[in-house]
Amino acid sequence: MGQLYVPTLKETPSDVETKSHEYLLRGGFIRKVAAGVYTYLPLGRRVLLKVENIVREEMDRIGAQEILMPIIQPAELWKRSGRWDDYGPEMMKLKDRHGRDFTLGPTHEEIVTELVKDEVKSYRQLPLVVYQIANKYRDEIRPRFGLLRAREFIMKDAYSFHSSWESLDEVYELFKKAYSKIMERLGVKYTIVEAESGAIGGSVSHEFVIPARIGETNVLYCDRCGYQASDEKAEYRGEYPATDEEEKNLEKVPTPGIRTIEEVSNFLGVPPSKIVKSLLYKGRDGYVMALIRGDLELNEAKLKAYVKDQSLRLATPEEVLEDFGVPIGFIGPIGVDVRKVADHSVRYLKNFVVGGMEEDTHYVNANQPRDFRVDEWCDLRTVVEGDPCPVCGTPLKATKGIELGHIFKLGTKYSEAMGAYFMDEEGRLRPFIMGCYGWGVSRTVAAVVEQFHDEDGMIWPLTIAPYRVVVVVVNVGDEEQRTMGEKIYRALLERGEEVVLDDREVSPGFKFKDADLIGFPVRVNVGKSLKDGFVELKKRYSRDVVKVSVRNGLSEFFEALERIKMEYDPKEMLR
RNA sequence: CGGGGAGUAGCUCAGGUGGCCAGAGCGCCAGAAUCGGGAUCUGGAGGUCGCGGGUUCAAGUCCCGCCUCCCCGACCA
Repeated sequence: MGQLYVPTLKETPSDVETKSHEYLLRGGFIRKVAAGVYTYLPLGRRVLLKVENIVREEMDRIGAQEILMPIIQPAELWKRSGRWDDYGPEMMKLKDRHGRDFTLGPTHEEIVTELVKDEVKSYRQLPLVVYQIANKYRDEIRPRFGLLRAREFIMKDAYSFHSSWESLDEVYELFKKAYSKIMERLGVKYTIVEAESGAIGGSVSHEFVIPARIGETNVLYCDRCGYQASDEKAEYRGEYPATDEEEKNLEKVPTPGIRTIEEVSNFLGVPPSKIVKSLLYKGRDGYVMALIRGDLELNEAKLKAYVKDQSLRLATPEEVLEDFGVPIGFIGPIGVDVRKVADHSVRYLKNFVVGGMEEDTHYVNANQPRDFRVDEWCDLRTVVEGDPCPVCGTPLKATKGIELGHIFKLGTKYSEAMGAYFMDEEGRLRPFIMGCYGWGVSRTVAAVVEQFHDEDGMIWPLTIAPYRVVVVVVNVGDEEQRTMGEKIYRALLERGEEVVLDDREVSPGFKFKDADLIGFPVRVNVGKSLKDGFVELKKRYSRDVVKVSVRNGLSEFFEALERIKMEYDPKEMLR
């Protein structure tokens, strides 16, 4: 271990926020180069490679074929798919010496579609599934939490091409199984949730999430029927009963300086549930007004998905003032000529309050369709803990998690945009039906630490531990200990074990602390009990020490080690 | 991008009202003694005080500009 490049840190760097970040840094696995950009040191690299290999094996097993696509991608392809603007600010863009635009690939749908388009011409060649494990670049608004949200990261991305939806469904299921298998091999606790497809596009989507306090995916789940969905996707299917309240006369009232729902509610003495929130969004095709009951939260992801425009964003106060002549806070649906999309919660509301479309005024007793027309009705409501499960009606529960895998049924979005067609049985040209499947490889490293650690450091599962065994020579001044340590080390190496020998001339405590921080699953202490012919074996997460005799050779030791490895399961410590 | 904070030794940080203030602990190097939970002692190396400009006899310290990093909000593997 003296030779190993593992610069461990006793003190916590000041800018870490999460345990995985702290321990990976302190344990000498990674070092930061810039915000969201890291170097992997030998231990980090080893873990990364192990995760990669698990993912690779499971991909190969379902017939996906590994390829490698370029990181640098010409803008032209992205303009053709329409995502140069949609993905826009998140892309790391650059120009070559001739001034041509390029991007460091945030994902590879464009490249792969372009590739297959030129090579695959017949339904006979389908389905085709390819994948790669490569660096991805996303200029995140705010990189955070070390490897969990980096700007340069390693992802496995797979793409499938089909001649029929049935074939896509089959492959989609294969990926679902493969991803579950990866989770199982990592030995982590995980859940599969229904998800929104976001900027990738497409219809059906699932996320593979591991629960964690610092997770950024909010998961809603039902104890009773097993429904699980991300908060971006979770549907609201509750009832909005009609009332027999009579429609009163529309009235414009002065509301000086009263802008927020809360202020309006207090000022007019009306509950938030009788106010309709009007939000102006700006997208590719101009303005969209979204309407929802005042006591509910609008789910932007649902709105984007509904209008099929990922570039949609809330209009700025300046834009609203300029284009509508009204400060935000007073905008409303009456007398405004924009596309209006309303949440179902607005449907049977009677005599509600909306903005007056004039500074310092609101309308009271508004009613639709009498006073304004809603163009489309849909579900825009953010589902929260306690809302009814859309499947069985039981109140939902909420938790947070880290998204490791995300699979999508894309359909023909990219193939149509990129003009990628094949010829079917009847000799007709048809666009490929596609699926895409991502797995955050570098994020997995951090997520596993997030799930398995204690106050002393990381606790690696055997499957991805940088080394499985550390042999600690407690007192290197003791000739006998040193000799036995080396003997055991060499014997383990010969048996193909991934092992390191810690014979550094530092105090025993120092070596124990390092071993715990790094999280070797099994520690072998060659210490004072060697006098009586024993060495000790210890699982990282357990206090128990097993003494085995090495007086008559190492066979007893090997047996004990195998037994410990069989039993080893960091999930034991999760309770 | 908006709001808040920070850049001084490899790491964690002190000094900040201008001048005998270039500092501590840890780490590193040499040595001593020691060896079951980051021990101890002695000696030593190590800094463009983020960068650029300005004010001043004198600037980590005051002023201006810039850069980087971190935290809180909208994005995603």
